[in-house]
Amino acid sequence: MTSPLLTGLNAEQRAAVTLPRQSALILAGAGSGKTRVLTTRMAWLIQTGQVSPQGLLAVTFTNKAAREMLARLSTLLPINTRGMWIGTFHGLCNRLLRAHFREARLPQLFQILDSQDQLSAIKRVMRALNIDEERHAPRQVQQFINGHKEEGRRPAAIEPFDMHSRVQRDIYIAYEAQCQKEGVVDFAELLLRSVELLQANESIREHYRARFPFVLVDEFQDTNRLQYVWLKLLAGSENAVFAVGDDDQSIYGFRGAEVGNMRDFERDYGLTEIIRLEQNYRSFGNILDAANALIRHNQGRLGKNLWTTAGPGQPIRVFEAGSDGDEARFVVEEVRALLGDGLALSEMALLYRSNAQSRVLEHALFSAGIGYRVYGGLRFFERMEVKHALAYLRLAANPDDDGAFLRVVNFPPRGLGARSLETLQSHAASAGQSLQQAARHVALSGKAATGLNTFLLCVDRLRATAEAVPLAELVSAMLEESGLVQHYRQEREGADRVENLEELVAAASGFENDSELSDLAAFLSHASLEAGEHEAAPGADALQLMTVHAAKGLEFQAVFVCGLEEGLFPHENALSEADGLEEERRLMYVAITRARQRLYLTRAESRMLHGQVRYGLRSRFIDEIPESLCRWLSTAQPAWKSSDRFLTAMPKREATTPARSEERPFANQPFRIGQSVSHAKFGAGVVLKCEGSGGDARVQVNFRDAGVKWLALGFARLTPS
DNA sequence: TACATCTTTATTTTT
DNA sequence: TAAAGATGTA
Repeated sequence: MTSPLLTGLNAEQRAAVTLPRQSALILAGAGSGKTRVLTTRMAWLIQTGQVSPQGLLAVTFTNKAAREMLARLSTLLPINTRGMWIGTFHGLCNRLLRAHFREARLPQLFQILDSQDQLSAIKRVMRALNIDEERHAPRQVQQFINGHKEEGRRPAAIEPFDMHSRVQRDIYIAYEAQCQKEGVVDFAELLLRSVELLQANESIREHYRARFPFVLVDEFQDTNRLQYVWLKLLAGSENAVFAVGDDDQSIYGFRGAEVGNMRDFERDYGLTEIIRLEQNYRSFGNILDAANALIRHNQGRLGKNLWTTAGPGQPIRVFEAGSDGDEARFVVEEVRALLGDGLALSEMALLYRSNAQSRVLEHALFSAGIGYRVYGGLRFFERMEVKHALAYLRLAANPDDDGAFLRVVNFPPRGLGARSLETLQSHAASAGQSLQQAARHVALSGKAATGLNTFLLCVDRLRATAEAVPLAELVSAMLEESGLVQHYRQEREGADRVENLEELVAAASGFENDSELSDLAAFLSHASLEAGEHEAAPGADALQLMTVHAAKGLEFQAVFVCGLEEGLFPHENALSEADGLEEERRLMYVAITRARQRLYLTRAESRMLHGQVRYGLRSRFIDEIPESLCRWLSTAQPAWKSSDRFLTAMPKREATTPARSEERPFANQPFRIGQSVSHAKFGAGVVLKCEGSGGDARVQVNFRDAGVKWLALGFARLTPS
């Protein structure tokens, strides 16, 4: 008798779901039913009595993924998922550290710094140490600190190799001390503290190992070193780790993700086999063939080939536009055509490598009256006014939080200038107190400015209110007491901000606290750990615009991948990084595999970038896709045929055929700007500039591999390509 | 403190 | 180009 849980699963999925109690690596291709396998596995383990819901630990990277897992699990089984350990690495670490705050040497109400908060904390440390921000960019320092933390290194374990790294290490030391004193932890610290807690404390470690016989990990290819160490501490040899991932979709290496963890996992847990989920339920064959062909250019893969029973479907449409504007207009035309075919706007996506590309696309869409939605940008809890409001709440919860103090002590303005804060800071430093303590000291002596007194009274009232009323009421009171709402009401463009502040009250009243903490403390954790949706404006049917990174995990009926030019995608910066090109290729792989029915690949011969026109070569990624899967559409035809230019299938060669003579600076010159050329030594390139004529003619060429060079046409053997 | 003007810089960013 | 950050002026 088979469980209804297993119906509809293919053989590999079923094998994965019903694995006995052992560690396993599931290599899950794009669109292969990864989440289904993960959630069904959990349901299966519970239903077959192998574990109780409390004995499962499932970890994801995003809150969204965690929520989805939870939601799908409860549709599979009628269980109460409350209290289950399903969450993000950071969320679960937060839980762990709250439960063992003493052993972790943290105050019970420690606050969590998001990246913004961390950066300003680092700047504060640097100012205190009198370190020049010109010589040591705070952002670099932030990367230095996070990089080391993610490798599990405290300052003592760092060997400085020059002055620069020595200074950075010193900042790291002072930053740690400051965080400890203020009772705050950054994202990486959540992980590192948890790891150290588990390492140092055998009884705690054994407690969790006994509690969670089954550990499941989503998007395993995105784990960094520290997260893997964390996993190994929670799951010893007796525990069964079910890790699901896809090395071909590893696109966060630049943030410290370590694909090598997959190989290490195989070795460390003595895995004998990998289960591959290769049947794809999302895309038509041509799209999958393109993805497979592309990714085969990468070395050292675990190896995987996507297939489908859906048939080949439509060819992949490739379009080479003259300019970024033309590219955008082509997209508009095609979107209109797809709308005519009955596709909803929200079923179509425009993907690009970098956010700056959205501008031209948006402009064209706006002119055409096509509704669109851009992902990215600030999220709810990252907005300035919301951060200000949260700072008041943080001060009510934790009087030592100097970051919060500095953020709002003079906001709304209370006449406290830089000099009064400076004296306050030196008072605090010499007395070893927090700013709030020092401020109270000054206030008691009667020498404080009225603004400071007002502020301290406000914080006092908030602290008292926090104990007495429900969270939403506290937030509402805070908005009034602090003067934030009043301040933004007066401001000319403050209406949105007021609205966001009111939204914060709504968020507080809808907040469900499933922790042991007070509502306020839990809400503050929530605000740091879950910054909210990226620019959520749901409801309306709109075309989806986002970076390829943001598209990971999503799918659309039609996908446009725009800006497929050398230097942009693959990005030029990536070429100089170790594994950079391969990561770019994986990114392209992710982009392609988002499409269900229709895939468009577009590029522009010229593009406005940093205020300058740039000429890029066609991306190598286009060339890595077999021509037999593609249909080339081209604009590079005589103008009189332009009425049907989008419908004409063109062979590849003709697509780049140059061009009208008026584009040439000199009529007798053999090369024009933007033309693709090849050179015996330097290889493929594109013409940037033409100068002179006849025997003196020179051209500047941007070579794919050799960079920008001037060539004298009298000598150089340059041929059109 | 607020506003204007200048300089600088420009991938991607789950938490 | 155009946005953010730093510096200068009323």
